Amino acid sequence: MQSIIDILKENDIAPSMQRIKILEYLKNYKTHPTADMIYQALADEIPTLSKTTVYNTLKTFTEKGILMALYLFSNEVHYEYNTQPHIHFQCTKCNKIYDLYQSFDHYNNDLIDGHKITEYHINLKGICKNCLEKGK
Amino acid sequence: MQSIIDILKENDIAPSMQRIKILEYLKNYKTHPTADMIYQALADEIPTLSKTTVYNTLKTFTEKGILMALYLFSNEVHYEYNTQPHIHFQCTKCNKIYDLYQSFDHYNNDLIDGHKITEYHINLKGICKNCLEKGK
DNA sequence: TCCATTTTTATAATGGTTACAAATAAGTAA
DNA sequence: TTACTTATTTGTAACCATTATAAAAATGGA
Ligand SMILES: [Mn+2]
Ligand SMILES: [Mn+2]
Ligand SMILES: [Zn+2]
Ligand SMILES: [Zn+2]
Repeated sequence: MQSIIDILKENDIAPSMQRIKILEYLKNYKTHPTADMIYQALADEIPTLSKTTVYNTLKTFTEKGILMALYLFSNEVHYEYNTQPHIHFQCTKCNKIYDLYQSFDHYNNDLIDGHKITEYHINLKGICKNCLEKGK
Repeated sequence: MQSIIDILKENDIAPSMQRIKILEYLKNYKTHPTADMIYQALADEIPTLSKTTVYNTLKTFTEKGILMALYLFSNEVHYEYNTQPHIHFQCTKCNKIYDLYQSFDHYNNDLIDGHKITEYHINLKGICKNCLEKGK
Protein backbone atom coordinates (compact mmCIF):
# COMPACT_ATOMS: atom_id res chain seq x y z
CA MET A 1 0.00 0.00 0.00
CA GLN A 2 1.75 3.02 -1.40
CA SER A 3 1.25 6.46 0.09
CA ILE A 4 0.61 9.54 -2.00
CA ILE A 5 3.97 10.95 -0.96
CA ASP A 6 5.75 7.76 -1.97
CA ILE A 7 4.16 7.86 -5.41
CA LEU A 8 5.34 11.43 -5.89
CA LYS A 9 8.87 10.70 -4.67
CA GLU A 10 9.17 7.65 -6.90
CA ASN A 11 8.40 9.90 -9.83
CA ASP A 12 10.90 12.58 -8.79
CA ILE A 13 8.16 15.05 -7.95
CA ALA A 14 8.57 17.10 -4.79
CA PRO A 15 5.58 16.33 -2.56
CA SER A 16 4.19 19.82 -2.09
CA MET A 17 0.88 20.27 -0.31
CA GLN A 18 -0.92 21.15 -3.55
CA ARG A 19 0.45 18.12 -5.38
CA ILE A 20 -0.44 15.79 -2.53
CA LYS A 21 -4.01 17.08 -2.34
CA ILE A 22 -4.56 16.88 -6.10
CA LEU A 23 -3.22 13.35 -6.38
CA GLU A 24 -5.13 12.34 -3.26
CA TYR A 25 -8.32 13.68 -4.79
CA LEU A 26 -7.81 11.74 -8.00
CA LYS A 27 -6.91 8.58 -6.11
CA ASN A 28 -9.96 8.79 -3.83
CA TYR A 29 -12.65 10.10 -6.17
CA LYS A 30 -12.63 8.05 -9.34
CA THR A 31 -15.05 10.36 -11.12
CA HIS A 32 -12.73 11.33 -14.01
CA PRO A 33 -12.78 15.02 -13.07
CA THR A 34 -11.69 17.94 -15.24
CA ALA A 35 -9.14 20.49 -14.10
CA ASP A 36 -11.94 22.81 -13.09
CA MET A 37 -13.74 20.13 -11.09
CA ILE A 38 -10.56 19.43 -9.15
CA TYR A 39 -10.03 23.13 -8.57
CA GLN A 40 -13.60 23.60 -7.31
CA ALA A 41 -13.31 20.57 -5.04
CA LEU A 42 -10.07 21.74 -3.40
CA ALA A 43 -10.66 25.49 -3.34
CA ASP A 44 -12.30 25.38 0.09
CA GLU A 45 -9.54 23.35 1.68
CA ILE A 46 -6.76 25.34 -0.02
CA PRO A 47 -8.10 28.90 -0.31
CA THR A 48 -4.97 30.19 -2.03
CA LEU A 49 -5.05 27.45 -4.68
CA SER A 50 -4.56 28.69 -8.20
CA LYS A 51 -6.13 27.07 -11.22
CA THR A 52 -2.75 27.34 -12.92
CA THR A 53 -1.30 25.07 -10.26
CA VAL A 54 -3.98 22.51 -10.98
CA TYR A 55 -3.18 22.63 -14.70
CA ASN A 56 0.58 22.51 -14.10
CA THR A 57 0.23 19.61 -11.70
CA LEU A 58 -2.03 17.63 -14.00
CA LYS A 59 0.45 18.17 -16.81
CA THR A 60 3.37 16.99 -14.68
CA PHE A 61 1.49 13.94 -13.43
CA THR A 62 0.37 13.01 -16.92
CA GLU A 63 3.87 13.32 -18.35
CA LYS A 64 5.20 11.06 -15.60
CA GLY A 65 2.46 8.54 -16.31
CA ILE A 66 0.81 8.88 -12.92
CA LEU A 67 -2.39 10.12 -14.54
CA MET A 68 -4.19 9.39 -17.75
CA ALA A 69 -5.75 12.22 -19.76
CA LEU A 70 -9.08 11.27 -21.28
CA TYR A 71 -10.53 12.83 -24.40
CA LEU A 72 -14.14 11.78 -24.30
CA PHE A 73 -17.07 13.54 -25.94
CA SER A 74 -16.26 17.20 -25.30
CA ASN A 75 -13.41 19.68 -25.48
CA GLU A 76 -12.64 19.31 -21.79
CA VAL A 77 -9.91 16.95 -20.71
CA HIS A 78 -10.83 14.48 -17.97
CA TYR A 79 -8.21 12.95 -15.72
CA GLU A 80 -7.91 9.72 -13.81
CA TYR A 81 -5.44 7.96 -11.61
CA ASN A 82 -3.86 5.25 -13.69
CA THR A 83 -4.91 1.74 -12.94
CA GLN A 84 -5.46 -1.24 -15.15
CA PRO A 85 -6.67 -0.81 -18.73
CA HIS A 86 -10.39 -0.30 -18.99
CA ILE A 87 -13.13 1.19 -21.12
CA HIS A 88 -15.12 4.38 -20.64
CA PHE A 89 -18.83 4.74 -21.03
CA GLN A 90 -20.58 8.10 -20.79
CA CYS A 91 -24.32 8.36 -20.35
CA THR A 92 -25.96 10.87 -22.65
CA LYS A 93 -28.74 11.51 -20.10
CA CYS A 94 -26.83 12.10 -16.84
CA ASN A 95 -23.32 12.58 -18.32
CA LYS A 96 -21.85 10.26 -15.72
CA ILE A 97 -18.70 8.44 -16.79
CA TYR A 98 -18.52 4.74 -16.00
CA ASP A 99 -15.52 2.42 -15.99
CA LEU A 100 -16.17 -0.86 -17.75
CA TYR A 101 -13.83 -3.78 -17.37
CA GLN A 102 -14.88 -5.65 -20.49
CA SER A 103 -11.99 -7.47 -22.08
CA PHE A 104 -11.36 -6.51 -25.69
CA ASP A 105 -9.55 -8.88 -28.02
CA HIS A 106 -7.19 -6.30 -29.33
CA TYR A 107 -5.73 -5.25 -26.05
CA ASN A 108 -3.13 -7.91 -26.72
CA ASN A 109 -2.49 -7.11 -30.35
CA ASP A 110 0.07 -4.40 -30.86
CA LEU A 111 0.35 -4.32 -34.66
CA ILE A 112 -2.57 -3.47 -36.96
CA ASP A 113 -2.05 -2.97 -40.70
CA GLY A 114 1.62 -2.41 -39.99
CA HIS A 115 1.01 0.36 -37.45
CA LYS A 116 2.47 -0.06 -33.98
CA ILE A 117 -0.31 0.46 -31.46
CA THR A 118 0.67 1.74 -28.03
CA GLU A 119 -2.58 3.03 -26.56
CA TYR A 120 -6.18 1.88 -26.75
CA HIS A 121 -8.93 4.34 -25.91
CA ILE A 122 -12.37 2.83 -26.10
CA ASN A 123 -15.17 5.29 -25.43
CA LEU A 124 -18.77 4.20 -25.45
CA LYS A 125 -21.87 6.33 -25.43
CA GLY A 126 -25.43 5.44 -24.51
CA ILE A 127 -27.91 5.38 -21.66
CA CYS A 128 -26.78 4.07 -18.31
CA LYS A 129 -28.54 1.45 -16.21
CA ASN A 130 -29.80 4.07 -13.75
CA CYS A 131 -31.27 6.31 -16.43
CA LEU A 132 -32.85 3.34 -18.20
CA GLU A 133 -34.65 2.36 -15.00
CA LYS A 134 -35.77 5.91 -14.27
CA GLY A 135 -37.07 6.23 -17.83
CA LYS A 136 -39.54 3.38 -17.40
CA MET B 1 -24.84 7.26 -56.38
CA GLN B 2 -26.27 10.10 -54.36
CA SER B 3 -25.38 13.70 -55.12
CA ILE B 4 -24.40 16.20 -52.46
CA ILE B 5 -27.59 18.15 -53.12
CA ASP B 6 -29.70 15.02 -52.71
CA ILE B 7 -28.10 14.25 -49.36
CA LEU B 8 -28.88 17.76 -48.15
CA LYS B 9 -32.48 17.67 -49.41
CA GLU B 10 -33.10 14.28 -47.83
CA ASN B 11 -32.09 15.80 -44.52
CA ASP B 12 -34.27 18.88 -44.94
CA ILE B 13 -31.29 21.17 -45.34
CA ALA B 14 -31.49 23.84 -48.03
CA PRO B 15 -28.59 23.22 -50.42
CA SER B 16 -26.81 26.56 -50.25
CA MET B 17 -23.49 27.00 -51.99
CA GLN B 18 -21.59 27.01 -48.70
CA ARG B 19 -23.26 23.84 -47.46
CA ILE B 20 -22.65 22.05 -50.74
CA LYS B 21 -18.97 22.95 -50.76
CA ILE B 22 -18.45 21.95 -47.14
CA LEU B 23 -20.16 18.59 -47.53
CA GLU B 24 -18.38 18.03 -50.84
CA TYR B 25 -15.06 18.68 -49.15
CA LEU B 26 -15.78 16.20 -46.38
CA LYS B 27 -17.00 13.60 -48.83
CA ASN B 28 -13.96 13.94 -51.08
CA TYR B 29 -11.15 14.45 -48.61
CA LYS B 30 -11.38 11.81 -45.92
CA THR B 31 -8.71 13.42 -43.77
CA HIS B 32 -10.89 14.03 -40.68
CA PRO B 33 -10.44 17.79 -40.88
CA THR B 34 -11.18 20.31 -38.15
CA ALA B 35 -13.45 23.31 -38.69
CA ASP B 36 -10.41 25.47 -39.26
CA MET B 37 -8.92 23.07 -41.82
CA ILE B 38 -12.17 23.13 -43.78
CA TYR B 39 -12.29 26.91 -43.59
CA GLN B 40 -8.69 27.23 -44.82
CA ALA B 41 -9.32 24.78 -47.65
CA LEU B 42 -12.42 26.60 -48.92
CA ALA B 43 -11.43 30.20 -48.25
CA ASP B 44 -9.82 30.61 -51.67
CA GLU B 45 -12.79 29.27 -53.55
CA ILE B 46 -15.33 31.17 -51.42
CA PRO B 47 -13.59 34.43 -50.47
CA THR B 48 -16.55 35.67 -48.44
CA LEU B 49 -16.79 32.46 -46.40
CA SER B 50 -17.10 33.01 -42.69
CA LYS B 51 -15.71 30.67 -40.10
CA THR B 52 -19.03 30.95 -38.29
CA THR B 53 -20.74 29.43 -41.32
CA VAL B 54 -18.35 26.51 -41.20
CA TYR B 55 -19.14 25.95 -37.52
CA ASN B 56 -22.89 26.37 -38.03
CA THR B 57 -22.88 24.00 -40.97
CA LEU B 58 -20.84 21.35 -39.18
CA LYS B 59 -23.24 21.56 -36.25
CA THR B 60 -26.28 21.18 -38.50
CA PHE B 61 -24.76 18.25 -40.39
CA THR B 62 -23.73 16.51 -37.18
CA GLU B 63 -27.18 16.92 -35.63
CA LYS B 64 -28.76 15.41 -38.74
CA GLY B 65 -26.32 12.51 -38.61
CA ILE B 66 -24.66 13.36 -41.91
CA LEU B 67 -21.33 13.90 -40.17
CA MET B 68 -19.61 12.33 -37.23
CA ALA B 69 -17.73 14.50 -34.73
CA LEU B 70 -14.54 12.91 -33.50
CA TYR B 71 -12.93 13.65 -30.17
CA LEU B 72 -9.46 12.23 -30.53
CA PHE B 73 -6.39 13.28 -28.60
CA SER B 74 -6.76 17.04 -28.50
CA ASN B 75 -9.29 19.77 -27.80
CA GLU B 76 -10.08 20.22 -31.47
CA VAL B 77 -13.06 18.45 -32.95
CA HIS B 78 -12.43 16.50 -36.13
CA TYR B 79 -15.23 15.75 -38.58
CA GLU B 80 -15.87 13.04 -41.09
CA TYR B 81 -18.52 12.05 -43.54
CA ASN B 82 -20.39 9.16 -42.04
CA THR B 83 -19.76 5.80 -43.54
CA GLN B 84 -19.53 2.39 -42.00
CA PRO B 85 -18.30 1.94 -38.45
CA HIS B 86 -14.54 1.96 -38.14
CA ILE B 87 -11.68 2.66 -35.78
CA HIS B 88 -9.34 5.62 -35.64
CA PHE B 89 -5.63 5.49 -35.22
CA GLN B 90 -3.51 8.60 -34.79
CA CYS B 91 0.24 8.52 -35.20
CA THR B 92 2.15 10.32 -32.45
CA LYS B 93 5.00 11.15 -34.86
CA CYS B 94 3.21 12.60 -37.91
CA ASN B 95 -0.23 13.16 -36.33
CA LYS B 96 -1.94 11.59 -39.32
CA ILE B 97 -5.29 9.98 -38.61
CA TYR B 98 -5.89 6.56 -40.15
CA ASP B 99 -9.12 4.64 -40.59
CA LEU B 100 -8.87 1.02 -39.56
CA TYR B 101 -11.52 -1.47 -40.50
CA GLN B 102 -10.71 -4.05 -37.88
CA SER B 103 -13.77 -5.84 -36.64
CA PHE B 104 -14.29 -5.58 -32.92
CA ASP B 105 -16.41 -8.15 -31.14
CA HIS B 106 -18.44 -5.67 -29.24
CA TYR B 107 -19.76 -3.76 -32.18
CA ASN B 108 -22.63 -6.20 -32.07
CA ASN B 109 -23.24 -6.12 -28.35
CA ASP B 110 -25.55 -3.34 -27.27
CA LEU B 111 -25.85 -4.02 -23.55
CA ILE B 112 -22.89 -3.99 -21.17
CA ASP B 113 -23.37 -4.20 -17.40
CA GLY B 114 -26.97 -3.11 -17.91
CA HIS B 115 -26.02 0.04 -19.84
CA LYS B 116 -27.47 0.50 -23.29
CA ILE B 117 -24.62 1.22 -25.70
CA THR B 118 -25.41 3.30 -28.77
CA GLU B 119 -22.01 4.48 -29.99
CA TYR B 120 -18.56 2.94 -30.09
CA HIS B 121 -15.54 5.18 -30.41
CA ILE B 122 -12.29 3.30 -30.58
CA ASN B 123 -9.24 5.52 -30.76
CA LEU B 124 -5.79 4.07 -31.00
CA LYS B 125 -2.47 5.78 -30.63
CA GLY B 126 0.96 4.70 -31.76
CA ILE B 127 3.48 4.96 -34.59
CA CYS B 128 2.24 4.50 -38.12
CA LYS B 129 3.72 2.19 -40.74
CA ASN B 130 5.29 5.11 -42.62
CA CYS B 131 6.98 6.57 -39.56
CA LEU B 132 8.18 3.13 -38.47
CA GLU B 133 9.90 2.63 -41.83
CA LYS B 134 11.43 6.11 -41.82
CA GLY B 135 12.73 5.53 -38.30
CA LYS B 136 14.86 2.57 -39.35
C1' DT C 1 21.35 33.29 7.90
C1' DC C 2 22.00 33.81 2.98
C1' DC C 3 21.34 32.43 -1.50
C1' DA C 4 19.82 29.52 -5.31
C1' DT C 5 16.24 26.76 -6.90
C1' DT C 6 11.64 25.16 -7.00
C1' DT C 7 6.88 25.88 -6.68
C1' DT C 8 2.87 28.58 -6.58
C1' DT C 9 0.27 32.38 -7.83
C1' DA C 10 -2.13 36.18 -10.43
C1' DT C 11 -2.64 37.98 -14.72
C1' DA C 12 -2.64 38.17 -19.48
C1' DA C 13 -2.75 35.81 -23.75
C1' DT C 14 -4.17 32.09 -26.81
C1' DG C 15 -7.15 29.10 -29.49
C1' DG C 16 -11.29 26.74 -30.48
C1' DT C 17 -15.98 27.56 -30.30
C1' DT C 18 -20.51 29.96 -29.63
C1' DA C 19 -23.78 34.04 -29.24
C1' DC C 20 -25.58 37.78 -31.36
C1' DA C 21 -27.38 40.94 -34.47
C1' DA C 22 -26.96 43.04 -38.93
C1' DA C 23 -26.62 42.06 -43.90
C1' DT C 24 -27.66 39.26 -47.62
C1' DA C 25 -30.09 35.73 -50.15
C1' DA C 26 -34.04 33.00 -51.11
C1' DG C 27 -38.93 31.96 -51.32
C1' DT C 28 -43.79 33.25 -51.78
C1' DA C 29 -48.04 35.66 -52.53
C1' DA C 30 -50.17 39.31 -54.93
C1' DT D 1 -42.31 42.10 -61.27
C1' DT D 2 -42.92 43.90 -56.23
C1' DA D 3 -43.47 43.57 -51.41
C1' DC D 4 -42.84 40.92 -47.74
C1' DT D 5 -41.38 37.09 -44.94
C1' DT D 6 -38.09 33.68 -43.76
C1' DA D 7 -33.66 31.41 -44.05
C1' DT D 8 -28.82 31.82 -44.42
C1' DT D 9 -24.51 34.02 -44.09
C1' DT D 10 -21.43 37.17 -42.15
C1' DG D 11 -18.45 39.98 -38.86
C1' DT D 12 -17.85 40.96 -34.25
C1' DA D 13 -17.78 40.16 -29.63
C1' DA D 14 -18.04 36.94 -26.01
C1' DC D 15 -16.98 32.57 -23.92
C1' DC D 16 -14.38 28.94 -21.89
C1' DA D 17 -10.60 25.74 -21.42
C1' DT D 18 -5.94 25.99 -21.48
C1' DT D 19 -1.16 27.95 -21.68
C1' DA D 20 2.48 31.59 -21.18
C1' DT D 21 4.71 34.76 -18.35
C1' DA D 22 6.73 36.86 -14.65
C1' DA D 23 6.46 38.05 -9.86
C1' DA D 24 5.84 36.19 -5.15
C1' DA D 25 6.38 32.68 -1.93
C1' DA D 26 8.28 28.49 -0.25
C1' DT D 27 11.94 25.29 0.06
C1' DG D 28 16.48 23.46 0.87
C1' DG D 29 21.37 23.49 1.22
C1' DA D 30 25.82 25.92 2.42
MN1 LIG E 1 -11.71 5.27 -15.92
MN1 LIG F 1 -12.61 7.87 -40.02
ZN1 LIG G 1 -27.34 8.08 -16.93
ZN1 LIG H 1 3.23 8.64 -38.64
